[in-house]
Amino acid sequence: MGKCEQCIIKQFNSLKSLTTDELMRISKCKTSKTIKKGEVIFEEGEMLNGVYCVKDGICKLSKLSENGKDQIVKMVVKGQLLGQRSLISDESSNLQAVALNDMEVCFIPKSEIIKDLQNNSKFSFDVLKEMAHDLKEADDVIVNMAQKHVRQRLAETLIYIHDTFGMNPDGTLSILLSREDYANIVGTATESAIRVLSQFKKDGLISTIGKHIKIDDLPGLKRIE
Amino acid sequence: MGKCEQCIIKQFNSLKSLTTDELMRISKCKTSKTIKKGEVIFEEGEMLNGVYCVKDGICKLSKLSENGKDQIVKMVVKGQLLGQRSLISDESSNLQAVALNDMEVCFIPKSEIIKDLQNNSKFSFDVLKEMAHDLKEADDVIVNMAQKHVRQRLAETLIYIHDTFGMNPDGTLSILLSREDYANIVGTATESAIRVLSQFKKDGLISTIGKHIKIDDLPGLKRIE
DNA sequence: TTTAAAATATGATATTTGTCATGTTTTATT
DNA sequence: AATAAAACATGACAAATATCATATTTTAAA
Repeated sequence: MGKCEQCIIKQFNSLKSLTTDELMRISKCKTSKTIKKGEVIFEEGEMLNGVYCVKDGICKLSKLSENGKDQIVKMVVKGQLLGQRSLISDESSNLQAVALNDMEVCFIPKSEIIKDLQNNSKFSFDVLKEMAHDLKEADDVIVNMAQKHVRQRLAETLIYIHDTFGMNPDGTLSILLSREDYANIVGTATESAIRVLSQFKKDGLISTIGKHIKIDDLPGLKRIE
Repeated sequence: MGKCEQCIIKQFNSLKSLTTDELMRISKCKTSKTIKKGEVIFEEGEMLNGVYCVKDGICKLSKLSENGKDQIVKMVVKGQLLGQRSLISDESSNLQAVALNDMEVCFIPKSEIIKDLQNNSKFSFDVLKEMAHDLKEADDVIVNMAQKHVRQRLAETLIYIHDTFGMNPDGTLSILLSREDYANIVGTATESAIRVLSQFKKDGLISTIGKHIKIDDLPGLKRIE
């Protein structure tokens, strides 16, 4: 099993602020896991007893609404941590995590992380910064949900995925989502998401290769109102 | 001027985790301010050089959408801190803060707070917990915005204000908001908010005394779909 | 490879919400 | 108290979105 202190993934998250000693300690008690596409990593309401460090793959974090629809709140990719929030607030998770493709993660037990949060103020300040950033992003999402139309939100989602997670060699978005996933990100009916994507296609803004989406006219997408 | 170490307000926020010495140091450099109703505390995009501890009154935090509408993201009341986020992320504020009634606040300079965040891990862990909670709340708001109707969101807003901020002696909600404010919380047009409130009144769910709203049928409001 | 199931697509229609117009009431100001 | 301005209210209509029905295509499984 790999050693945390030598792992390059930690560069991308707050674990980089831990000392070599701390990393070595964590390395000893962490476990590696492979998670298959579609598999549930944790359920809404489940008590997490640790954090996941994503070494490869992507997952979605969603919350079930009272109307039975799933709202995707965030996507977590390679390099990021998963489950800090519930760990810190010491409450059960308010979100469900599902793998969008095959993933490799390391699981670090709660007690180890809490220990470091309480003793290493550089580390906890780093986590704090990440959370502050997440909160800012959440504000933006709230405003978008409240004030923008479905086609704007969908256009922005495509742009976000493009800018944040990049493209495959053929120019398609590196993350493959179903139409239902898009609907659940944007907060609309699946049919509505499909309709809007079809319209984008007709307008030459995007094209599709199988289920993969390619952005053909980024400035055009940005102009959508 | 009052002394932080003797101030009871701090019981309600993470400042309670500071030591007496730290509080005495902060006490020396803090300044008290009175803010009139309607006054802007800080603007969107403004760099904050400190945190506000709200001793009395209420303010709204909002963000201007591209369509020109203001979205209210959060309300901050007596006992809470204002501006931690921007301070921690060291970025300009993404929100505007406006007083909803006359306020009394203490302003604590950035350097002092940062010093304690970096040295007192109990304090920073406490702030971390608060942020984790805020993030959880933000998730809920996102889901509500995306999946619920205006009348549901408005009903829930009334219930939230009732449960969180309480009532006046006459049974009306202790926080007085304009119809436009309600619209900006719910993310709808002012006319729509007015219409829904009128309907609630017709249905006997609420009544109004002047501009004040009184909840007459809480279970009924909770049943709104 | 065939078949069943799931995902995608599109039409028709109903519901929700926004916008514009206009009137009334309340509040603030002189 | 008179006046202006702001807030509240409501109607009429348009736009956005949801829902239901029904194809078609793609994917998975036997």
